[in-house]
Amino acid sequence: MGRGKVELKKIENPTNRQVTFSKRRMGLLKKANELAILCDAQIGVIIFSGTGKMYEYSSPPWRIANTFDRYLKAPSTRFEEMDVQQKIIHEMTRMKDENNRLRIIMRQYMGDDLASLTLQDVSNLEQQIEFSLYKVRLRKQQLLDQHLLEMHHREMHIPGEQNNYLCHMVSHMYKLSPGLY
Amino acid sequence: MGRGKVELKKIENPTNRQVTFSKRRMGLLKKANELAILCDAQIGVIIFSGTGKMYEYSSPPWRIANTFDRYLKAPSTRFEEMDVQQKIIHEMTRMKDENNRLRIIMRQYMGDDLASLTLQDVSNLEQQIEFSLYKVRLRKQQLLDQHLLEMHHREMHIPGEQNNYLCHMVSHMYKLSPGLY
DNA sequence: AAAGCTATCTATAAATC
DNA sequence: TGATTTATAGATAGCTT
Repeated sequence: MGRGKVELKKIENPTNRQVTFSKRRMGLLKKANELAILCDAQIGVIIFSGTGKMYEYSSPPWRIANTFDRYLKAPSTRFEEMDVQQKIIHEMTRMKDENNRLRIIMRQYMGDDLASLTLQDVSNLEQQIEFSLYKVRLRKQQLLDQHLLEMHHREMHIPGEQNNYLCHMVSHMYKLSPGLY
Repeated sequence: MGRGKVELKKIENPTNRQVTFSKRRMGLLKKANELAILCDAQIGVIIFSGTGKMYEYSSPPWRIANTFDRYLKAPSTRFEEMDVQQKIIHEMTRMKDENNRLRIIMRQYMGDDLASLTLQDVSNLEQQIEFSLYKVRLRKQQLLDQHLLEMHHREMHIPGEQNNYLCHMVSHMYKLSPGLY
């Protein structure tokens, strides 16, 4: 929108970023309000700016807390039936532990917090990640092939541009992974 | 937008309402994502349709819980007013959700369950994993250097085997990463 | 209920004040 | 800096299939 296309990445210039934040924040909240009213939906939006300031919207006439309460309760178990407090404490502890465990694994998988690992561990990790990368690239190639095929079919119906689809494809790929070229 | 201006009131025709809901919901989430990325903000959006179905967005790379944590901790919310049991329920639910979320992310990070990701998502994932791999290899090299140094020092005290430590090292490295040689 | 298609309306980036 | 204007990209209402 506006005088030029904007690529989807953090705006580096702080002034521009602040101006855009202000405009788009207003736009987002307006859209949320329209959607809530037009379609009779309940909506909650929370925005924290980079500097930590909070902005929120909740569809009238409910308070935002209600929306979030529903969110918190939506995928959860019914605790009404639970009577033993001990049970709760036990379950919480278990979940907390599992959570921490997952976080640690996750961080190591992302290449952080490797200090406690032995050479053997790091090596195993490396191989696992190599395999992940292999699978992800496989999937990416599938999607690219699919995309290419679609564009090719589209081009078939637009004579005169038959030689351009590869250019489009390449430029698209470049936008997705500029670092690769 | 579209072929005619719409006044800001509930769309009475259920079919039109549903279609508009679907379109605008997507639009809203897209805008939220753009704002989060362009302006480096943390954003959470929850939408309940009139029929009670829930949709949500949280600023990348994942974890709506984070945004809501900050909301709940923000000064002067209803959280303070809740009784202890309520707080426990909230906390348990939050942990459970976070747990599920971590598992999903983990699986995607390991290159499984990629079917739901777009080309863009897969591309981002690929770059993240590449970076992880880079960090892990960096750490591995550190450990190898360290190991090498230790062996070298040891050799200094055992004359007669001075020319063998490199052979040991190479064979050790080979055992760790046979694929590399 | 799902997709695709434009004419049109809206949001907003950049320019200007 | 902040408000206002303008040109353009983007969103979408009403259709069609």
